[in-house]
Amino acid sequence: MSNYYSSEDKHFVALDCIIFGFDEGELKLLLLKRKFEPALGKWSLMGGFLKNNESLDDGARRILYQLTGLKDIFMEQLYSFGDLSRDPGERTISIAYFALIKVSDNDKKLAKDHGAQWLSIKDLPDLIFDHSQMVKKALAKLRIRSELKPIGFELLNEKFTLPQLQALYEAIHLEPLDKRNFRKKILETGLLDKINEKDRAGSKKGAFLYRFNRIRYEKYAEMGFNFQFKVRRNQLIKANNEI
Amino acid sequence: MSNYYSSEDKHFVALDCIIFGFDEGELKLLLLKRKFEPALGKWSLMGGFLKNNESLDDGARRILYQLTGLKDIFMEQLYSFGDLSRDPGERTISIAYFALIKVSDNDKKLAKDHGAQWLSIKDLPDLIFDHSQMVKKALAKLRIRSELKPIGFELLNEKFTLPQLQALYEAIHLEPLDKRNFRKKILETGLLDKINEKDRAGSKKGAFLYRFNRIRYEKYAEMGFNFQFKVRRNQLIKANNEI
DNA sequence: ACAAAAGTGTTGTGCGTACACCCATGC
DNA sequence: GCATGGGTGTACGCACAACACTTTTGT
Repeated sequence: MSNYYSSEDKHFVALDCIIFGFDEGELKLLLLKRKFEPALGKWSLMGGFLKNNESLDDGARRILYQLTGLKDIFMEQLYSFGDLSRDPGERTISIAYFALIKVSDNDKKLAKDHGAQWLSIKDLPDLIFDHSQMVKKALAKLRIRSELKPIGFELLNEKFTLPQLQALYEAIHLEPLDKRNFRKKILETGLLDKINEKDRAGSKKGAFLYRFNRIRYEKYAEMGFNFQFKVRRNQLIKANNEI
Repeated sequence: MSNYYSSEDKHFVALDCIIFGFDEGELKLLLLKRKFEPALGKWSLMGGFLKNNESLDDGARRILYQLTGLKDIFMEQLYSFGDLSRDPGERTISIAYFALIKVSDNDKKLAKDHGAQWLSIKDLPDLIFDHSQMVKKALAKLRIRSELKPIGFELLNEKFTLPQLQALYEAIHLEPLDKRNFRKKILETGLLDKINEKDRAGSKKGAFLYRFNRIRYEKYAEMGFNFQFKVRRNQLIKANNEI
C-alpha cells in the first residue's frame, strides 16, 4: 500500500440505518436498545462501523443483514453527519442510509433477539445522539421518493389492495387522501396489474388484489418517462425544503 | 480520550467541493489541475482531508477558503462517495459539497495561483476519480434548490437585471425560458425590489436593476410559506429522479 | 432609420381537487 | 336488513404554457 496521504487524520466512520416498515396501517421504524456504551440501554438506530474492505453501500447492506437477515433490500444513502460532539464516545462520522422492508418478511424473532422493535413514527421515543435528526431527514426523503419512484411497493407484499396502498401513502404523508383521486392517479400510471382475486381481510366485500409490474416500469423508465405517484400538490416542494 | 471503538477501522475522509459560478452568461465550475500524486496534472475538484478537530461543514468551508479566500459562502452537503477503488492512491471516503459563489467576488489572481480555472459546465473535461459523477449530482441538486430556494442570487451581484437572472436560470436548466412567464413568476414572489437605476451593459435601452430582499424572504419563510422559483413544469421531478 | 434588447397581457387547457352514491358481503 | 368498507364519475378553478407587439436608445 502506498502512503500518499499518510500525514492526514483518519476517522471512525459509522453507518446508521433508518429502517422503515408498514404494519397495522402505520409507518414504523425498526429501532433497538443499545447494548454497549456509550448510551447503553437507549433507543437507537441500527448501526455499525465501516470496514476497510467494503464500500459504503456494501457496509450498509451488511449491517442491515446482521439485524434483519434480509438481503436485496431497497436502500439509499441519505446524508452524512459529522459534528464533533455527535457521538460522545469518540469522534465518529456517521453516514446514514434508509431502507424499506416488508415487515412480514422480517423475521420478528431475529429482531427480538437483537432487542429490536417496530415503533410507529407517530410516537417515537427520543433517540441517541443525532439519530432523531436522521429520522427527520429520512422521512422527508421517503416522501420525495414515494412520489417519484414506485417504492411504496417495497413496503407491501407482492399482492396488495388499493385500500392498502392508499393507507401506506397516507401513513407516509400523515394526511388523508381522497379515494377516487388516489385510485385514478395510481391506476393511470398503467403499472398495476389487477389480479382476479380478492383480499377479504379488510372488509366483507373484499378488495381486489394488484401486483406492481416492475418489468413494465423499468422499460418505460429507461425510455426516460417520468412517472409520478403524487398524491397531493406541493408535497414534493415541502419535502425538498426539509432535506 | 476513551476507546470504546478502538477495535474498529479508521479511514481517510476527503471533502470535495463543487464550486459553481455564473459568468459570461454561462454556468461554470471552478476546477484545478492536481499538483500531487496520484493523478498529478489532471483536472479535479477542489478538495482536502477532514481534520480531527472540525465538523464536516467546517472542513468544507476551510477548504473552500483556502482556494478562493472567500467566507460566508452558500454551501450544502451533497453526497458521500466511498467505493473501494475510487481513489487509486489509498482507500478514501469523500464527502462532496457544492458551493455557489459570485465570480466577481472571487479573486481570480488567487485562483490562478492555485492553478484553478473557471470552466463552463457545457464543456467540461474528464475529471479524476469519481468527480464527474459528483458534478452530475451537484447539478441535479442545484436545479432542485434553484426552484425552491432563492439561491440564484448567490451567483449574481447584489444588483442584477431580470434578463441576467433569466439567463442564469436558463444556464442552470440548459433550456430557454419564456421572458414574460419568467418575469411574472419571479416578480409575483414579491421578493425583488426594483431599483431606480439601469444597467446599460447588455443593451442600448438598458434594463432596470433589482435587489433580492433577503429580510423579507426569511420573514415569510419562517412563517412556513413555500416560495417557488419554478420556471418549467416537471423540472423538479426530473432533478429529483437524478439525485 | 434601423438594429437590438427590454418590457408588457391575454387566452386556452390540462391537472389537481372536491364531492356523493351504489355495491357486495358477513353477520 | 343493516353495517362496513370497496368501488365509481363529474364539474370547477387555477396555474402553467403559448404567444406578438411596443419602447428605448445607440449607432
